[in-house]
Amino acid sequence: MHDTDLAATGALIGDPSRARMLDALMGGRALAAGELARIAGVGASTASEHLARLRDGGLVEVVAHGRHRYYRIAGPDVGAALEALSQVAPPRPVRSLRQSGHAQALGFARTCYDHLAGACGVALHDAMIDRGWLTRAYDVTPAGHAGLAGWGVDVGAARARRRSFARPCLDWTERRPHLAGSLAAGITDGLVERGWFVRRSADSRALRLTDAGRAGMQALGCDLSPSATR
Amino acid sequence: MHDTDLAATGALIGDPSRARMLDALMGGRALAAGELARIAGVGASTASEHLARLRDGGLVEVVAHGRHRYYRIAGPDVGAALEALSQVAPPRPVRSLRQSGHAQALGFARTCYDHLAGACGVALHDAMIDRGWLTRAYDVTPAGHAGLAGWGVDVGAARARRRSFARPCLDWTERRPHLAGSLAAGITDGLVERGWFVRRSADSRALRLTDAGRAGMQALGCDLSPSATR
DNA sequence: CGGACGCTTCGGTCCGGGACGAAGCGTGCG
DNA sequence: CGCACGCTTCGTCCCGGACCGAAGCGTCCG
Repeated sequence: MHDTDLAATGALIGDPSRARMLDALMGGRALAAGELARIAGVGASTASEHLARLRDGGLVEVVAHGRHRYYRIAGPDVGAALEALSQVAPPRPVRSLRQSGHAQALGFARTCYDHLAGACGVALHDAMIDRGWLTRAYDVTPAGHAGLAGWGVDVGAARARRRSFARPCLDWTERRPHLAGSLAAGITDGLVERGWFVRRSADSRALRLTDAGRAGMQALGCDLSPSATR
Repeated sequence: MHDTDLAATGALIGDPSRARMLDALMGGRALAAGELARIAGVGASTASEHLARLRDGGLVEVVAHGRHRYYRIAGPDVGAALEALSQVAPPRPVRSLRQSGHAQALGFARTCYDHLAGACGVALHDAMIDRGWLTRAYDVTPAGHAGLAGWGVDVGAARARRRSFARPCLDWTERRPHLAGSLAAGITDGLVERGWFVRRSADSRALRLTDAGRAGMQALGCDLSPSATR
C-alpha cells in the first residue's frame, strides 16, 4: 500500500517539450524518437533524454524495430489522466487562422488515446445509446452487436481484452462523455479502416470525417450539425 | 475553441510543495494559507506565491474571512484530474511504520475531493448497486431514495446541483470505481455528520471508520473484510 | 488607537533541469 | 566490410523557479 508522488508525474507533463510529445502520442499511434524530436522542436539528444524520463516515469513505453525506437502512451490509464488534465488546463489562445482551424478540427474529431473524441465522439456515444445499441450501463445490446458487426467491429474481441470494456470518458472540448474502453478502441479502429475517418498528420491527433463517414454516422442518428456540436 | 496548455498545469502540480498542498486540499475542506504553509513545510511568503500560482492556474479558489484566506480545490473537475493523475503516478515508497499506517489508512478510507474513496468508497459503491439502491446506469432507485433518506441524505438536493449527479470515479488504491458526483458528496457529508467516518487531521485526507459506521455499512451489505479490501 | 497577526509582494540567491554538441553504440545497406 | 543513419549518453552552460527575509497592507483585539 503506497502513497503516490503526484509532483513527479506533474513535473514530467510540465515541460513544454514533453507535453508536446505526449499530445502527439495521444493520437494513439507509436511514433519514432526522431519524429517526436521534430514534433517537440528539439534536438535528438534532448528528445532522447525527455523520452527516457517519460519511460522511466511510466507514461510511455518503447518498442524497438531495428535502429528505430517507437514510443507510445503506456496504457489507457495514462490516456485517461492526460484527458482529465486537459479538462482543467488553461486554453491556449489562438494566434492565427491556421491554429484556429486546427483547434476547430480537434474539437470536431480527434483521438483521445485510442478512441474517438470531440463532437463526433460525443455524437457517436449519444446515438449508440439513443438507438439502443448501448445501454446506459454501457452494455452492448443485441442490436448493437449486429450494428457494430455491420461496421466490422468485433465486440467479443473487445470484451476479451484485459481492460475496461466500455465506459464514459469526459470530453474536454464538449464537456460531455464520449465512449472509452476496449469497445471504443475497436470502434475507432474499425471506423478508420472503413475510411470514415482519416488521420490528418503525425503531429496531430485531429481526425477528418469523410463523406462516407458522415453518411454512416448520420444513418445511425449522430447529430453532426453545427449547433449540436456547440 | 482552443487547444490546451497541458504543460502549464503539469508544471503547477509538479512542484513538491504545491503537490503537498493539493493533496491536503483533496481532503475536501478549505484550508487557510498559514495551514497550507505548515503542511507544505515552507515559509509564509513561499506558500503565498505557490497559492497565487495555483489560483491563477485555476486549480484552487480562495475565500477571505477577515485576515484569513481559505483556499480550496476549484471544483470537481480538478478533483477528478488529480485523482486520475494519482492512478499513473509512481508509488512513494514507505519508509517508516508511521507512514505505513498512514498509507493503509488512505487505502481503507479517504476523501477524493468531496466524496468517499478507498476500500470503503468502493465497498459502498458496490453495495449500493448490489442492494438495488443504485442502478448500473447510476440512477437512484426508490429503495435507494428511502435508504439514503434514512441516512439523512437529501437525494433531491444533490440532483438539483449544477454538476454531475452520480458517476464512477476510478479509485487509485482499489483500481475499481467508487461513487463520485453531487450524490456522492451528499452521501459523504451525511456519513461524516452521522459520525460513521471521522476526519483524522488537517494534513491528511484519511478518514477513520467508527464502530457505528462499520455497523451501518455492513447492514447495507458493504464487504469490509480484509480480503475483500485487497 | 496601537500592536499583533495573517498574508502578500518584492529583491536577491542558488540550484536543478533543459538545451546543445560531441562521442559512442547498434542496425541497415550497398 | 565500411559508411550512413537513428538513437543514446555525457559534459557544459545558462536560465528559470523555489526559497528566504524584509517590507507593506489589512484585519483583529485589548
